[in-house]
Amino acid sequence: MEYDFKTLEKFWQKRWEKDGAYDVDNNSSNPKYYVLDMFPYPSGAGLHVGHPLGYIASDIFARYKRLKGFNVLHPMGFDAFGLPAEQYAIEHGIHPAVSTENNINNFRKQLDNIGFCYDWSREIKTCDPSYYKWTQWIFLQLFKSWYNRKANKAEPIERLVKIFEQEGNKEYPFPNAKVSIPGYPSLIFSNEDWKHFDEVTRQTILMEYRLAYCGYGEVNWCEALGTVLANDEVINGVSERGGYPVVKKKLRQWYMRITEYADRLQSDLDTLDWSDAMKEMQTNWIGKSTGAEIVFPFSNPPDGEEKGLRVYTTRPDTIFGVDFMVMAPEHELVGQITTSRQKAAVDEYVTYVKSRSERERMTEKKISGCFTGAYVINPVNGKEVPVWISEYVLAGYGTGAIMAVPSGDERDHKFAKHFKIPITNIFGDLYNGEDAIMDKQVVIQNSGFISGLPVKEAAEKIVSRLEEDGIGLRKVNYKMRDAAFSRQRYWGEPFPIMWKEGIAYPLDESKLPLELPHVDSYKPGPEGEGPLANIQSWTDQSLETNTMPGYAGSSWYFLRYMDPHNEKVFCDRKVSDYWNQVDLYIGGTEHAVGHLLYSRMWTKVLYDLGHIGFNEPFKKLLNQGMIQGSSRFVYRKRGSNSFVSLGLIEQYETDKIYVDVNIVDGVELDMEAFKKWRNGEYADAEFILEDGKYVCGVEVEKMSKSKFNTVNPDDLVNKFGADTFRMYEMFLGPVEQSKPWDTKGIEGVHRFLKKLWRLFYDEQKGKVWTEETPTTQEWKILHRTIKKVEEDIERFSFNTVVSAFMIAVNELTDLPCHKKQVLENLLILLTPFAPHVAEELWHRLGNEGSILDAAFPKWEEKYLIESSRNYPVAVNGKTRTELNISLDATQKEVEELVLANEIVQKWLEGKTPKKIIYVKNRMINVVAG
RNA sequence: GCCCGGAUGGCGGAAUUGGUAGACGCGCCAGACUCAAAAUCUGGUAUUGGCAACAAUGUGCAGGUUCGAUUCCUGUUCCGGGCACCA
Repeated sequence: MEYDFKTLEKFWQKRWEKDGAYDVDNNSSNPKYYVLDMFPYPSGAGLHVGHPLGYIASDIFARYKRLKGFNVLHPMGFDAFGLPAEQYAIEHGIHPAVSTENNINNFRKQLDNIGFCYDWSREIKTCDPSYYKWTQWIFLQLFKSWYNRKANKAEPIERLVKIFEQEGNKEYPFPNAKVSIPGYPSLIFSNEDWKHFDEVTRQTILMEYRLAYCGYGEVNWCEALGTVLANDEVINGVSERGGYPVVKKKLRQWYMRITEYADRLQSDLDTLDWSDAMKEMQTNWIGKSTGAEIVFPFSNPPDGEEKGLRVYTTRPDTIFGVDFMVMAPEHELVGQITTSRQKAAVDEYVTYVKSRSERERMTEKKISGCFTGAYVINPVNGKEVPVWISEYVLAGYGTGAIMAVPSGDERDHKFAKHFKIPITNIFGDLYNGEDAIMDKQVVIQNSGFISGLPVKEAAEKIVSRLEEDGIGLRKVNYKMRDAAFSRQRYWGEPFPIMWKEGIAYPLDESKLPLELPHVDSYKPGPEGEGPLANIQSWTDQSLETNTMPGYAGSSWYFLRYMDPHNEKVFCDRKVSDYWNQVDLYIGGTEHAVGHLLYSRMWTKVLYDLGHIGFNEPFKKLLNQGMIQGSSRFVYRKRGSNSFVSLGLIEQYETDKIYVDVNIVDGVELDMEAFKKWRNGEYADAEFILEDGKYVCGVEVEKMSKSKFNTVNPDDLVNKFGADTFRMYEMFLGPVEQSKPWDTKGIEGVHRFLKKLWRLFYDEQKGKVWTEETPTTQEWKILHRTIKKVEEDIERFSFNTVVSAFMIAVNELTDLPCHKKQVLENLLILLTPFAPHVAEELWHRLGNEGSILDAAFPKWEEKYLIESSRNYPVAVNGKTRTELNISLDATQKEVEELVLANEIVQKWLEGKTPKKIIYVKNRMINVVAG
């Protein structure tokens, strides 16, 4: 009777499905626990072994919590809108809805193979109208809300209208100071003004307060393709497809006013159980800084209102070291202040910068810039300094202009050196003319009335003075920008917005969902608009032609799982009150800032508006590492059909060619399979072997189809079973760590399960398990394992749990022990990892109900108590011997025992020990003279 | 460029709070069973020297703190992820 994983796994999967073993109820007397995976984008390539890593980890934890008596919500769905499906449609003419559906079915089948405990009755797909109805509904709530900075929360826009009617906006200024009201000179208006504004003006004003708003933003525009490109479709300023030039173009865009939440997104990080690295990344992204905004008056002020250059600096203390100013090339004043002599050079430079992506601009090491011909006056010392433009200053951050202090900032320093701008030293002897002084623990010198002060005090003093003089003010700044929330694409959620005379009006909520219309062509519309602009029936209704970005549906999906079939509301408040936050969220670090920040913001908005009762979505976050591919290479002798084994390639001139990792055993090529590979492309291959083998080259890189290094979990499940596959993925190493995939080791885990099986059944003898009473030693093995398994699962160290199982099974086999009382507890421990075999053996032991609902055993101290242990004994820090010493030995007794030891005496070489360090339960160290 | 990780035997990794570096598994070597192979089982396996006992070296690299460092500190190299329209 052997371990027939194929039959038993299929049997239990069917049985569990039939019994609804994974259905979860929204009512339970048990405490709740919510375990969530970051749902996948169903790509056409299907699942590879990297995907399930996090899913297996969460599945184990969910099953573990269930055994511990929790009501566990563990759902799965698909992030189904996105660019690749649309790209596939353009290339193959297959509608994204069709290819997406196929991909989802494929993913689902692959996931089912692995035996996850998802409650599939709660499955969601973001492209399903019954789902995106509520994405649109939430968008409308954002559109109809504003952020009340005094109450520090989102409120319905009607309340803002009431405020305007009563008192104008003097207490609630525009969130963005750069706006202007058409036909109105100021940014402050009274209640009387409001009454006299026409509808267009009123709506324009309200738009500047809405949490979802329309504005203008730059996109990557490719004239030749007639379309807007994503950043990763642009390489070195040209399109990835075709290599056509890409420039920036301003287009009407929707935005999320996430900046209003910057402070709360920052401070609420303290309430979350996330890794410090993750919190740090979010903190850096939010980029809160305190500094000052300072106005430097122009020597020759341009026409218009702006008579000075407004800069933001976090180092106002260095103002006496300003040697030049730098504006972003897009800065609106550039055209006005450029002198006629410099105009040609500035125009040329601005054109160059237009062709550069923001990424390229930040990455660029080469220094570039252009003098505008204009000068400003430093308000603190009257010094005249030149104004430059350069791509290293970004228009979107701060005021889009900086005061450059070469002696105090690395980039400014390089810029000054490059353009030979004289440098003022404000750090005395510290500054050597070669490196800028970025250290903040220094004293400022050569700086008028702040000379001799440390950085912090100098900054304080200078800002106070600037504020008194009305030329500067303290300012908190955020690096984070409002999130662009529209795409000029087809395959996304349509906006429930209708345009009338340039004003956006929300559709009535009863009209939702606004369904995505069918199109025959995915070509972009005129002027860079999305494909929806080509549909007459759509444009006839003046509907918005942009669609929502990929992160729209994923910003709230964790809420829909709680109440997936509700047609009246996105999620019933009672239900979300029960399930509350996601207790454990597992996913990759690549979502560190995007998805996780947007979800946090949406959660806060829904909380502010009273739709849910918690303001953070994910209590604990666990980041799974990436499984890298391990690529294999063969080496073809140039101009021939001969392939040279790795060890011999020095002797030939060869070309390195990718070979499918699946036809290589370790590093040894299966030559027959190679000949058949790629429809016999290499059927006539000849091999130059070493030791009768063809050895392949190996490289670790990203897993991808084009590198032939993807491994399909289906193949492994077929060959070894789901239980083996699950355990092997965990056995590879810590979940959080990235590591290369190597199929070779899977057999070790498979052997372990067979060995486990043999504790119950022998191939010849059949049943070997017994009802005998276990010995103390056998209990000890069990209880030590219970303790280890429980503690390691709690700290998400799944790889060490697997080895604990192996140790237990090895020890029980060695004894041997076949006793039911020990074995059935072991099976419960194993259930989260290998549910199929555990359930099978559980029933074979004569148990009735499902092991999925067994109670996790409790370990007892009494089985684990030791009276003595082997201590390592070191002399001067080097371990020299071992001594078995009673655990209750005193320092004095230990010293006597140790000094009596021959080996210790030998290493003391006659010296008297200075000190004997004895750490109970750890080690002993003898320090000699 | 900026931000965040990582680096330990031939390979994946273990060492949870500064306390025996290399658990567990793969691979490899030897042996048992077998006509043979597979499967299974037993033993060995960081490196160097030595028959061995044993000794020296050893956690990317260079320093430091400590009785004691894979673990803490400073510097540095290489690799991975992110940088706002891939998701």
